[in-house]
Amino acid sequence: MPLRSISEMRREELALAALEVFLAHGAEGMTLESVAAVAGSSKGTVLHYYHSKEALLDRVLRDILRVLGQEARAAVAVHPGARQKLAAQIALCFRPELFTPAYTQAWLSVVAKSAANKGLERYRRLLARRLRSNLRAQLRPLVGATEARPVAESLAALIDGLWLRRAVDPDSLSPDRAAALAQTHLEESLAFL
Amino acid sequence: MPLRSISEMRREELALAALEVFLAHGAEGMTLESVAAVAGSSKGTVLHYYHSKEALLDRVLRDILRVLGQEARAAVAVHPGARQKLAAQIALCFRPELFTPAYTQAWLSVVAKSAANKGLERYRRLLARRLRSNLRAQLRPLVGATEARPVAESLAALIDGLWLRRAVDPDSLSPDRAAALAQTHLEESLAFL
DNA sequence: CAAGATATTGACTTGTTGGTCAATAGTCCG
DNA sequence: CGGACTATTGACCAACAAGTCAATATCTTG
Repeated sequence: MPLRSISEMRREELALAALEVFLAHGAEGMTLESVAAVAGSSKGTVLHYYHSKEALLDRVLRDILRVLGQEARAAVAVHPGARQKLAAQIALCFRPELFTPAYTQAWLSVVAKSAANKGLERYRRLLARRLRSNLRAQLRPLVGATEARPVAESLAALIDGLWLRRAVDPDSLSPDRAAALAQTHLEESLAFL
Repeated sequence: MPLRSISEMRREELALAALEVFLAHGAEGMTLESVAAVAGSSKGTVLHYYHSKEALLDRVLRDILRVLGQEARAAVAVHPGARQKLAAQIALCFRPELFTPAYTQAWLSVVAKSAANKGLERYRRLLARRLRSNLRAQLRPLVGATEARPVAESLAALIDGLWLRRAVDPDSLSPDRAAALAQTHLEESLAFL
């Protein structure tokens, strides 16, 4: 079925255009018109391939989360000890390709809109849970089960706060500086026990 | 001029209704219609007293910031040493009347929309600057000028992250627990130097 | 080639929101 | 009382965005 394949390619193209618009303008700014414009198409065509804006946004978020998950597994797998895995996990959050105004602002738009949108809420929760449980898993061998939870929560909240600041005032916080603040917090938490 | 006073009272009423809607539904959800409904009035009347939605939101945010500023000064003034002032500053951020779903969600809506709105951006910046500079001022005598900055930034980011989590998943984080996490972070930072 | 399936488009509808405006009602003071 | 000022309202408009749909174009395949 060659038609199937052609239509699949079109879907990919549109998903790529949607990703671009999403990163540039957030979940709300991603209008069907603007996606169509970027794809060199029309709103009607976009809706031909994705039966609703929600479906399109779903595709975009699913793609992002999939890639992020791959990178997280890869980054953690390389390092041997729990302490190094933890550092890698944190470093991933502040990689210069990820800790950008585009990504952090898009993330913030999802977080803010998630209260009013079941679909967005699902992705927000998924991302948050994934980060916290990864941190906790690597922390357990280092600080024990009872201490792993509060430390992971504190660290996750700090990371969120740094992402928020990057979204809102990008020039005031470089990836390096943000990563250093997070790593320092981890060190202090570990040293304190 | 009795009319002057009557119209002033009406403005107050409308501002109060706007505050209520703002806390319930955020900056975006605060539509002129809903404010009018709460005030038992009509959209036309709202626009008679505030020439635009922006002006009304401005009033609401100004009121909130004014009260917050008063409480901050009062809370800090009571305590003698820098360490206690610092603790009071943090405690204020997590007071049960303030660290509510309503306030945190409204705050989040302002933060998220501030990228696209000059007026909101001003208030967001004001609030963030105030918190950071207060923290830094109390930290300086404790850790020195060079260390005060990173510690204050880390603490401010953590507080933002906790506010965000409370906004997005209120049941998973009580005021007490959030305050404890923040105080612990401060203690660890101070102990580490 | 021809028929049927698929792709694409743009006009249209619907719903929401901020804002304008003229008409009406009410109030104050000379 | 009556004129001037103020308050209030609802109808109306413009802008925007999602989604529908029928018409048209294109393509695949027997």
